[in-house]
Amino acid sequence: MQIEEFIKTTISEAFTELYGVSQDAGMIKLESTNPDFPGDLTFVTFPYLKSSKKSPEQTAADIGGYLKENVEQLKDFNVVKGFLNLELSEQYWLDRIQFHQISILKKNAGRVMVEYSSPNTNKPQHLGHIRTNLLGYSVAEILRYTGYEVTRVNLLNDRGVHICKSMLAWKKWGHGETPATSGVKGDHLVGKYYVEFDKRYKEEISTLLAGGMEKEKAEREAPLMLEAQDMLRKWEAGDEATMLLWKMMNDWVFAGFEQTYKQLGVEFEQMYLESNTYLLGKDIVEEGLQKGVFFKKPDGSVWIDLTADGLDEKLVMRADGTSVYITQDLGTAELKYKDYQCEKSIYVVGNEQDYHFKVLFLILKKLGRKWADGCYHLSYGMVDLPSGRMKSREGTVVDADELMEEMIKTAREKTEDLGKTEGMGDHEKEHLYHTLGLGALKFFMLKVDPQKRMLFDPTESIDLQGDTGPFVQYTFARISSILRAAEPAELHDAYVVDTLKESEQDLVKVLCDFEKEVLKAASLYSPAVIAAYALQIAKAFNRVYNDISFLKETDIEKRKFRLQMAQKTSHTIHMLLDMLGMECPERM
RNA sequence: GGCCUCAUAGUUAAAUGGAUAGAACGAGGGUUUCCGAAGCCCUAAAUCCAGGUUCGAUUCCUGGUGAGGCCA
Repeated sequence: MQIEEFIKTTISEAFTELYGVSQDAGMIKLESTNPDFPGDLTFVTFPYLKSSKKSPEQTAADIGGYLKENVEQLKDFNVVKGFLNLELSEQYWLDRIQFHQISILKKNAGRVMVEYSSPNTNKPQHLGHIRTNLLGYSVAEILRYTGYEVTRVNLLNDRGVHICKSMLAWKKWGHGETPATSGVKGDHLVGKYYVEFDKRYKEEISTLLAGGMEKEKAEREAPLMLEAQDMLRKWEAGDEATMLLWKMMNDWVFAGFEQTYKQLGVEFEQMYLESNTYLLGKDIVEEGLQKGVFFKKPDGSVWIDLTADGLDEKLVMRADGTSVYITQDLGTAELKYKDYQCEKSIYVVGNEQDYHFKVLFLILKKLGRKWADGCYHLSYGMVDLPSGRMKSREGTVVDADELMEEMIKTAREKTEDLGKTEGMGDHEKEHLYHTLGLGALKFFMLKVDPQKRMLFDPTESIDLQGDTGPFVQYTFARISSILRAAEPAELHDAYVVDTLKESEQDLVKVLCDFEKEVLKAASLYSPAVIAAYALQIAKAFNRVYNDISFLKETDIEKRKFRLQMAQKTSHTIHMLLDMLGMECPERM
């Protein structure tokens, strides 16, 4: 980092010295050199030809010459077309790696809230939830590593007509079965009745259609639908029997979710329940009307006109005084800020809600909430199956619990095939299969840019070879086995080394990017950056491993350097996998 | 109908406007008397189409095509 600043300043001097033109050092850009060319940093001269009034090659050569005179750490430079490639000395890199500290990057960066997961309590979680769970958890970890105080929040959608559907179906056809009597996990049991409702409801519609009723009317007036809506009214009125049923079934689901979260390894500091927050936001509507931000239509409904901002008119309260989603979300946003005063608030929610959040944040801003600027929608793409979008009512979903089990099973089979677990206890082995299976799943999902849609083929299990979680974990285990065989002193004592092999130099350079990459991931809220960086390190290390010896090296100075470099690699991988919510196996 | 995303080898997927588009899986070939072969090395294979801006476009702009989504 510092060397770059120094070079930029020196380039700025060069312009003054050589061409008599002032060039602000802050405006000068340095890029990392394309791996195909020798060098570490590259200065592109094309944009500066007007200042130098020379050809690209000549400009690059002039500046390269000046830098070589004035920058001690610069070993050499070369010019290809208009690209000035700067090669830093080996000593520079040796110093960098020796004093390279891997730790939390800043202190007291501020407070940030990360909301993620946010499931409905009428069915078990599926592949799509896995993506938000992993993304939210990982982004929170990345921000924690960069020095933020993070509060992770889950907003559970535990009320509404969809919840009543499961309740009604259970009441009608459940014969009182419970998770305990059926042996079925609570969220799956409730989900079963949600599907059951839908099946029977469709049958009713077919009957009505056969009787000559129009489709829309049939969907609206099917007896089961009317009954579910009646149940919602009873719930809203606080009817005792309905509340008891609701409470019981929700508790089943919560217990099931807890198990899923535990298996997946995600956590929350705070749960908000929509049953507590769904009435919030009405006072904000009142406030908006008084401030003239909202307006009332003749029928009594309340709207905001966002056409000047390139959006539409948006309904914020219905004519009958009931809320819409955005009303609740306004209220909940206010509540979250009151509770935690976070200057940043990240919502990890699917990209189908892009418009919703654009509107939400804009309204908050127009209402004068200064913290609205810190609100950010981390929008992620849907997870598609080869058959198209997942629809839980149609049963075309990949269940989260089943998928995790499947991954663990695959990891078990693969590990047993390789037969490297001799001497491990059963408990240790099971833990390892979990580490590897979940590691593969997490890495698979997190290495993709969050905003991109991703395709998941359930018939092809996730790879354990190539650019995968287990590949990075394998590298960690490999280093661990080297370090186990090393003497403790070798890992701490000072060393004297003056030359490096090319593969070693590459590894050192990659390790030195730690700070840069983590800050980039934090600013983009992208675990994919961390995953790509972890892969880069693992590859660089494996190349070194293939190229040189660690334990068989007889030159004691080289041996110390190599072992300590391995240790730094291991620490770095550990921190990166932490940020992805993955564990590091000592053996595998 | 209005608006928003996305489009890269057979598949999955990288590239702050920079150099010969970088990988992985799959395919083909090689590699283990020697620190862990879930590794390493080699080969074949890609920027949806047409314009524009630029010294330079996968990247930015316009139009089209295709996929997905949101709002009524």
